[in-house]
Amino acid sequence: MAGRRVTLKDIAKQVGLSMATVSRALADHPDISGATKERVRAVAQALSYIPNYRARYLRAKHSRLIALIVPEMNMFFVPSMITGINRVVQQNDYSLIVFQSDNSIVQERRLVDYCTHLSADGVLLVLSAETADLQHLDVLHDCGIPVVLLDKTIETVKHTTITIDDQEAGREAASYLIDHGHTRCIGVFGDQRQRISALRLKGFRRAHSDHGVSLAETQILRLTVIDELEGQLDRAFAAHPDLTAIFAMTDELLVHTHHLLSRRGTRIPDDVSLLAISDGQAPSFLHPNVTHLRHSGIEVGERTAHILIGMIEHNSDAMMDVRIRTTLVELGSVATRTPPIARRAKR
Amino acid sequence: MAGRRVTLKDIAKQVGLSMATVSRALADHPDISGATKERVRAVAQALSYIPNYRARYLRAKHSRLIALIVPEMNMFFVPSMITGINRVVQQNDYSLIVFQSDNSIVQERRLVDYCTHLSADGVLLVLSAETADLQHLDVLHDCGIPVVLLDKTIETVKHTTITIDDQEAGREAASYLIDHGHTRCIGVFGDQRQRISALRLKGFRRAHSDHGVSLAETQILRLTVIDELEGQLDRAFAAHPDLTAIFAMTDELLVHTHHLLSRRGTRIPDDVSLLAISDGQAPSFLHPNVTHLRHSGIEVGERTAHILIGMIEHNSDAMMDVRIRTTLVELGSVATRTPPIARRAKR
DNA sequence: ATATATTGTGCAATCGTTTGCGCAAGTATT
DNA sequence: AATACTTGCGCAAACGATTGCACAATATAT
Repeated sequence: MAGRRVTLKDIAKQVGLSMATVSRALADHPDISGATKERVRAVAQALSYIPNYRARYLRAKHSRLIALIVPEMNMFFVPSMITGINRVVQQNDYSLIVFQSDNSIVQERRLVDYCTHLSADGVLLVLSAETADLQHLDVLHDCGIPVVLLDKTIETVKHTTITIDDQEAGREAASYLIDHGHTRCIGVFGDQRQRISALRLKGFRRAHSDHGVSLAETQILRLTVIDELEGQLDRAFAAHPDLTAIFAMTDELLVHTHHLLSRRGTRIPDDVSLLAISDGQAPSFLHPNVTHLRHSGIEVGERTAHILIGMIEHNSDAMMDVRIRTTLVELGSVATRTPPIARRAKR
Repeated sequence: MAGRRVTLKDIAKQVGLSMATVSRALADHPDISGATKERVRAVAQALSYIPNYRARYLRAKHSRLIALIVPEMNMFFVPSMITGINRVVQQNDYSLIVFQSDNSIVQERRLVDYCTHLSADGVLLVLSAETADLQHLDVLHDCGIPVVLLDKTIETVKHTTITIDDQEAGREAASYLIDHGHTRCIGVFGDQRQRISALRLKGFRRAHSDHGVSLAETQILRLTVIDELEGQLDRAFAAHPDLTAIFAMTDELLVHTHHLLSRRGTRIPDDVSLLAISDGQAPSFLHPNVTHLRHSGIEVGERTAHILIGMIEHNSDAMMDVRIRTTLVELGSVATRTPPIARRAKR
């Protein structure tokens, strides 16, 4: 089937010029006369010529390919992040290649290697849960391929990273709840091997101590898989009959927490207030709408892509560490409580 | 920075052999002696040689690149579809390039053209909402690049398509509700220019007429944007005080419908039953869990990728039309009603 | 009319790999 | 000892485009 693609040579034959001239004519090179350019363009059009990018880039030493490696495609953050990345990537005439590491360091290593084979011009990397060090990225550096780590990262001094200001978001969340009179909160956190979880928890803790509010270990839920949520939540309710608010660290934790609360007949916010860190989609279709610290996946994606493309095009390897702040979006899921002592005083 | 990449020539110089021999040694060609292979491999290893795929594929006339064009990254179907596609694509040593058309035919056209420039080996296409004909795909055919249309398509006789069996799913949904005594249902459908919406509605209608149940036009909600849902739902409730069930055509419509029902204090399934077509994620975190006709995005993705790769590798352009059946998953959102007449008879 | 500048084009090398073919040794067959 | 295979390797062309340089033809200046 595939009728051989038409090449420069075909055009050259057709117009009776050399490939060099045709190439320059198509590139609108000043050396070529207007008349010739016209003829060449007409023939190229007629033959519906399509340049072979691989051949072109073989000389040019770049591929205009940017690779993105994500651990998994959850339904929350990743899609909007990809949307943002893609927007910028397409605007700058790059293409985005997407890989999934399935949260496996072995896969991640393999994919990073693969990026070198592809001659990707740059790599965007959301670390797998298993990734504990960054040695496997050295090969990229050796090849002169810039990398930007985003969202889920680990401590690094060598690589540019872009993340939500996780600790600050965790701190603000707890502060907000405490300011609204919630002195007994449950925090629902993800896998503590992930820096993102550790930082959000750290901020959550910090706010409690800053406000002089005690925080028992049993108020902190650490999930490695979502299925543990129900059991842990039940235990927390049992251990803390006085709890008035729950904080969910991510959208996924939020929707499942919300579901479990609905199931046990807990009313939001009458019985328990609910607060999350979210990109705002889930909060809008839960009832009541959930107050959250909003981060935009699209913004993260866009900024990351901009930075990577900057690194590619200016050949810079200055390392930076961008932290994106969340913004508070107040909806209906947090009630104001009069703290017990004040309440007693009133009556 | 980018220290020039090490090439075959470097290895050849190092071991004192020709590039041809080195190439063959690395490819484990039988013509090359074991000893030589060893030496070459050692040096390649030492120099951390990485083959240049662009150069290789320039000769080989393929790219091992598969392009996927989606109208947008919603949080529901698309991510799981990509997961499925990616799995198969990676297993077969292809890479997936992802593009977003933003539901614009202009963009879609541009991206399709771009696929030819990239020399993609195959294209996976979820049509934009604006796409009314498929002429812009001719260029792919001319280049011998196979295309598979999936999920959102339009009528075509020339292209292989893979879709949910939309009409059947719509039919089963209505049947299920009617069988459970719901003779006054509201159907929430998407943009009717989309074949997927039209077919699901067609099936929904068919079931009603097959069961001899009347279906007023006011029972059918057709949304072009999600914001219209609230108003239309209110009107439907007003027009049909006897309504007992709502069917949501997609996950997105489901979560928003669910939210609005919660907000107006409608209890599910006590006041109104709820049924959806879904990939099963949203139903699991809504309360109560929503009975749905399940389609697996992953399965759609995997099957599609398999078919495309088959077309690529067997150079076949036999056209087919795969329709994937949904399976009923019964959860807690549909109550059984005794139909009015029977009820009256009982009392 | 000669020297110089300008304009438009082609030659050939290059990017990094693969591969058909040829050729020189060494080995096996008569 | 001559012939016929086998083994192991290199030469060079090819993939499709780009580009430095040379060069012919024309235009301009002397």
